[in-house]
Amino acid sequence: MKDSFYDQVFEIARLVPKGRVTSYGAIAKALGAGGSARMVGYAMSNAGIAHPKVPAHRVVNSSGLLTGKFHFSPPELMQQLLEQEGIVVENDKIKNFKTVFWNPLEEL
DNA sequence: GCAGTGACCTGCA
DNA sequence: TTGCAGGCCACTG
Repeated sequence: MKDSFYDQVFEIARLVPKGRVTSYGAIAKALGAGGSARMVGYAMSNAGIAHPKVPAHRVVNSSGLLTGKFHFSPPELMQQLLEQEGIVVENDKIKNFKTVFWNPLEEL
């Protein structure tokens, strides 16, 4: 399962610097998937069993909303990790999302 | 091999 | 401006 689409998504997610976040659509475009952002989210479902572990908490939707926070255990862990990295989270969504947003296309 | 599912995004009313 | 619906691709049963 190393050359799978999952590994590609994990690779981008792991490239996200500390204190920064990215969106599913951005990763999808970085992989050339385009509008297949759903696949990115689906791949993240395996982030919990991925090794090394993937900072899925740095990946949010295009609105900066922590949509996948309920997939964490506990769900509040996602916000905790984001705040721990200096990211401001308000109402399960990133406050200065555009400020902490990290574009993989610019790094790649 | 077929069908369903999924942590989304974009467009239109 | 807000809300709803459709579409996209890959993996599992």
